[in-house]
Amino acid sequence: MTDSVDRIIAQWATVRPELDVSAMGVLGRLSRLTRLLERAQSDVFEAHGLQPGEFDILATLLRTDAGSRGLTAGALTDSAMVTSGAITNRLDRLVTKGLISRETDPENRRTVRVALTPQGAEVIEGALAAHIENEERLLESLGGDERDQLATLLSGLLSAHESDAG
Amino acid sequence: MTDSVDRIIAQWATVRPELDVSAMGVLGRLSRLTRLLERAQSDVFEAHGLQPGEFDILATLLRTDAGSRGLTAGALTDSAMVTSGAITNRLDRLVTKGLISRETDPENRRTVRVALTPQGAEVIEGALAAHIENEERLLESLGGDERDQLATLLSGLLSAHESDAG
DNA sequence: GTCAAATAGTTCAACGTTGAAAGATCGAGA
DNA sequence: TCTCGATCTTTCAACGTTGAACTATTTGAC
Repeated sequence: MTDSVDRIIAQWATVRPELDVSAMGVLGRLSRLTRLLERAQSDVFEAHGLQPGEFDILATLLRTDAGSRGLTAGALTDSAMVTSGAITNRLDRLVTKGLISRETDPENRRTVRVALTPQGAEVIEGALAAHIENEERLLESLGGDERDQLATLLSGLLSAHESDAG
Repeated sequence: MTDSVDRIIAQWATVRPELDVSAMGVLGRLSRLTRLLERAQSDVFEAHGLQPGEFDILATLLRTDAGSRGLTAGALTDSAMVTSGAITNRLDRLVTKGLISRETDPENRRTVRVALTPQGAEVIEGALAAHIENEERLLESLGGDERDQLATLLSGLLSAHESDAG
């Protein structure tokens, strides 16, 4: 089986045989695969009226807001890998949609506490179920062992890069 | 070694133990890893005065424009995984920078032929060398066997998804 | 108790991409 | 030759993110 990255590497071998482009075998595939897979995931979010970033916020709240005290915007920024400005933007949209509440914390009025509304909880439960189903479908070409191997290898690489900067 | 995706999966296990979120072990890591790695790659492009999309165009020209007849904008669109509008935009910037030429093809005046200028060739040669070095560095935590395994597993998944839609 | 530094969140212009519409050209069939 | 559909590229408004500046609040040192 051959993919687009095989072709790209073969082209480099023809034009610049002296270069060692083997790292592209990993990095090029990561990049292209992620683009394809994220698009496929967006379709599911969209079907539930959400953008990827909005899903991310709601899922984080569902996952981590055990006591329903709400999460701060800063906590959401940390877990989302985007800037604080992007989080403000996402929160604005989710408030407008009625899916989250946002209130300044009386104990520390610099911070804001964000929580799911009942409607938000309902939306994320449905979207999450569909998302998980879709994720299974996107990986259906892999055998169980392959999935585990892939997860393990990716974890090693991710750990190495996360320890660089948090 | 534990990474951010381990923590996310553990949170789901606590809050929604009935859900099988194991696919996130692959998909969550792909997404986060790609974001980290693409940022690290951007730094190198920026050091050479290029944006990632611009580097992509120049590298594609260097790799595939063997006879220097130029590539059409459509060919660049196909290989770049972005819309034609985005390609037009990138080409505009590269023309302004003097790194490519863009001329309508006299044999088919609907199409446009894009080629590296001497200056563009010089820039991409330098940027490419630095990029390849950087790619090696980004993968240095992997052993040779691991790299090969990872490339093979990613290739299988990528092939499956590319055959869906080109 | 004051005040400077640190922390938290928001604002805003700039940027690249998308998606759809429009413009230009070509090709094939009548 | 004409014409209609297909092909190729550009245009443009909308969108989400970035990065930096800014406001508000809290903390800690003196």
